[in-house]
Amino acid sequence: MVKAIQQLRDAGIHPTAQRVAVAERLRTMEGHPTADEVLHAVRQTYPTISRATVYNALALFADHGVVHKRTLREGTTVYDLRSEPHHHMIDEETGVIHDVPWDALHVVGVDELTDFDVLEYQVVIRGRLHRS
Amino acid sequence: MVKAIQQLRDAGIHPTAQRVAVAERLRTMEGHPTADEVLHAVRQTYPTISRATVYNALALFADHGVVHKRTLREGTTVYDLRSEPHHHMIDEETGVIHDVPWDALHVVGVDELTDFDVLEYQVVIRGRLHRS
DNA sequence: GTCGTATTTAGACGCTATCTAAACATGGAC
DNA sequence: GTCCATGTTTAGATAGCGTCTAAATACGAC
Repeated sequence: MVKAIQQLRDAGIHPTAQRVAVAERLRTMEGHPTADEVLHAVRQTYPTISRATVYNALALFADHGVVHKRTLREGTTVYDLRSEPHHHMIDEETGVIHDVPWDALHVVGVDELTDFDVLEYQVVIRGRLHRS
Repeated sequence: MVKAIQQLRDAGIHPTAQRVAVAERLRTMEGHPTADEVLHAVRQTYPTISRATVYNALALFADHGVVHKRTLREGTTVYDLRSEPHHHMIDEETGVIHDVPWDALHVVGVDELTDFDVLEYQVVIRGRLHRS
């Protein structure tokens, strides 16, 4: 609770009760939830919160770097809870998104791209997770 | 016309009039059109074609490798008309998707990923195109 | 030509996300 | 503390993209 409030303040976000509830819940979630998954999770502790508020909160968090908005799944936007850069692997069978550590891959040639300013980049892999 | 029919046959797709019309139109399109953009383009030459038919045709084409379905833009799926592999740069301001030649970047370490089978990968860059 | 299958069609439906207008809360000035 | 201006939340309406459905149509094999 205190941590979540501090996290929002540090990011320059006014910590309302609803936003704190969302931030709190995000800390306990894993993977790459959609906005609706966050909405339903938050409603377990804050049943009256509205859809628009959760969507607004997530958009605000993304603007302030608390989470990252990602276009990785078809039909819906997912929120990436990890702040450190990393790559992604999307399982073709299940659609599940897995993180790939930043250091596992190295992209050569980004600095030589002169046509545009690179703000961010990542490798997106489509594949299949090994059953092990 | 003949070329489009041949392209579909080569891919193992039964070339109906509607599918040929879609394939024909795709050959004249540039960039990364959405299904609805393809629909409206095709209707210029085939005004009675239905939405479902264009969506079905594109899904079929994607299944047979004629085009690639890509999740790069928020809220909608785009179809990639180029068959050779390449990377993508998404302009943060305009949302326009640009192709980056495969040879412009080199990803090191993909072969060493042992947790999963890699079917395909690409670098996705977010940035800003230089005005020049 | 006849039959069975594949395809197309218009419209209904579902889902994700945004917008709207009203209600509500909050922080600062006094 | 009270007042006001501003920021926030809310429920429901709305919009956009995509899929589904059932009926009509076209097609290939025989």
